[in-house]
Amino acid sequence: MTTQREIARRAKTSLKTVSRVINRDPLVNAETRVRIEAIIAEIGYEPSQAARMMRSQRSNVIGFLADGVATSSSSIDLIRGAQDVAWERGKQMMLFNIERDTPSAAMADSQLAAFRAEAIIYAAIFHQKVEIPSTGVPHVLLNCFDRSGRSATILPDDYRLGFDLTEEVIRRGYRRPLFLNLADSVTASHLRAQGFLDAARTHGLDFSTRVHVAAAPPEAGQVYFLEQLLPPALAEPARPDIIICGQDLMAVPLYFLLAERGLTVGKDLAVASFDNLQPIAALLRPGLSTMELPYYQMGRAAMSVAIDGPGANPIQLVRGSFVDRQSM
Amino acid sequence: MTTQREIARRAKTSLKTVSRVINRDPLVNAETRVRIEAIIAEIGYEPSQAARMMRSQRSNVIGFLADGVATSSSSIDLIRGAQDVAWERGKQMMLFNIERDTPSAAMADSQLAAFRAEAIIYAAIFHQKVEIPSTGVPHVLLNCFDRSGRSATILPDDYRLGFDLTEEVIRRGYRRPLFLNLADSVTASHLRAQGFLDAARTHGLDFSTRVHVAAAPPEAGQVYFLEQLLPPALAEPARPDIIICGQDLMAVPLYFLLAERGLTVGKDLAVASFDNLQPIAALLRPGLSTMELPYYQMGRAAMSVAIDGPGANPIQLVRGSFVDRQSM
DNA sequence: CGCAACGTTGACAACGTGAGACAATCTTGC
DNA sequence: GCAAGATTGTCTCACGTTGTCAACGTTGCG
Repeated sequence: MTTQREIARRAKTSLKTVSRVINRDPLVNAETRVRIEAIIAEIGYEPSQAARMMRSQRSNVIGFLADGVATSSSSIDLIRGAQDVAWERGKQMMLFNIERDTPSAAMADSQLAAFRAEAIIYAAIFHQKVEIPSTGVPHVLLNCFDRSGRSATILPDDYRLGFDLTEEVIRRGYRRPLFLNLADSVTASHLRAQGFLDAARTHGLDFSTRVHVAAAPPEAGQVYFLEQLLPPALAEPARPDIIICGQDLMAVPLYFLLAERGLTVGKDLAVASFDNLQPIAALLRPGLSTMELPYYQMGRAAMSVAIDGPGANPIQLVRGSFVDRQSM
Repeated sequence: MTTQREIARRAKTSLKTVSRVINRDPLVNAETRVRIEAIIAEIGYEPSQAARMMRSQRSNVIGFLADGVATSSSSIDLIRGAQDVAWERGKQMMLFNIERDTPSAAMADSQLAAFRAEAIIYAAIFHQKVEIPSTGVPHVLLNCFDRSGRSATILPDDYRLGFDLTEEVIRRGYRRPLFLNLADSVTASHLRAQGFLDAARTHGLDFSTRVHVAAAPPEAGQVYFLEQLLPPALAEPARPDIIICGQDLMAVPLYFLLAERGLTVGKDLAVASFDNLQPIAALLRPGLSTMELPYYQMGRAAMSVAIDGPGANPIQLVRGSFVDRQSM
């Protein structure tokens, strides 16, 4: 591999001058600089990160641990956001797909230690509580939080997500929602349900009987209890006028179940949801109206915090926005 | 950061002995080794990769460029497979999500150059042709191929995918398939269609009028021409008895369209497809019977080739398998 | 002319690791 | 008591880069 020594030899100059050119030191004659830059471009030289790390005692490496990203388009946006900021700031982002409590997590940790990572972003696939081993490396928790509450944390504001969607639902005149929530063990479930109830109360409505758990815990895969919950609800005299799904995936079997019963989504019955999961939400007919989180921005925020440290408030809550399609 | 010198100080031994322990030199007393290893474990020391790279003149880094992974569960398996092999072989895999011909690709390339990557795996999201700049670093093409045909390449055997699925279709007695293929510009389309036709011919059947392009090019997103193609086909006297989708995503609008027409998938009309896209294929009702590719194994194979170099045959074709659900 | 000031360049050391050469020390067996 | 072997230690170098500091050549001023 070529080194600065080789460049110096070709440019008939010293090692140090080459180094100065590479590091944009202004103390270099313009002519010399041009000559050396031409040679660098010609042979496609890149300074060795390994040597730079050695010399500077800084790795400029930020780790990104993506826990259980499978089947999630949102995590890609988290990663893209973080990656973009890392590049803008001249950092190296090292990305690992891991699964918690498996060897993959341990391997990633030791690799990041070996590279002397300056910070680690830990991204979970859904809003949840995690245990962060207290190493010397600062962690940024993305889409998850730990017991201590001391780590920098970036979380979706699931309470507001539920609140805002419910406000929209009420604003459009729906009064008999049925909220098919995710499993109890999922943190987002509680928060959204709370937002759902509070939004109703704000408008003088009581939705407290209208929340049901309709999904198995995420460990079980995509298991929904629609067959048990829906038929009785639809048989009631005051049939729900809108069904709110805990996540967009749930809308898929829901759409089929409603179709079987001859109910047209968006006409006989509205459907709303959470996630804006690509490409499903847009692919359903009618398109699924759903709450979207700014995952790209969350990824950017996480990397910024990883580089600069948390500000005064270590926990950032992120608002979502409503994506209006035809299901509601 | 701790160094081997610090370990030596604590263990009241010399730097050299610590080095021997870490590098598994047998010339070390078992007792000493245990003592030093205990200290290493206690303070969580990891040898500095930067220094190792410097010293050994080997980076042990393999790059993985994932081009356009968004919304694809299959790419996660490619990555997992490659990652696992890298770990088994003591290599560092550096993963970048890029988009071809954008700054992200250039940034990833220069980072890999800076780390002196020993090989680069280039993974595309669907079977396609790419241009690999001829640098000094060996490339492994995963799910794509280049003009020269000289790079090591791991490709799905889309011809066999089409052939095998069609054989299964024929074996089950279907004789009026309608193949709603992907866009012409997608390499897999041609190959699968060829397999489809050849399988039919093998059984003395002629399906040459039964292939139609039903999707816009992938750049356009998920755009399907079902509304234009299906109604006339369904109105024919000899209505298709099975519809083969170019990809599982296409089955989503297809299911809805058939439901609208009162046709029950799996009873009135069968559906088959390609991809086994998670979680959609399993979530549809009835579950979608579809051809699956061993993405995890393909990722493993790519990393093996990246580390060991290609064998005699640089191009590996990978067979898929049929996942039987209830749609057919 | 002598000297200081300045712009430019170069010599050198150090970062952490690993390896070779070889010496020093301790243990064991005879 | 001595040789042989096992174990540990000392010393040195190299990897590529960059900060410190010194040296160089040129210019301008007194």
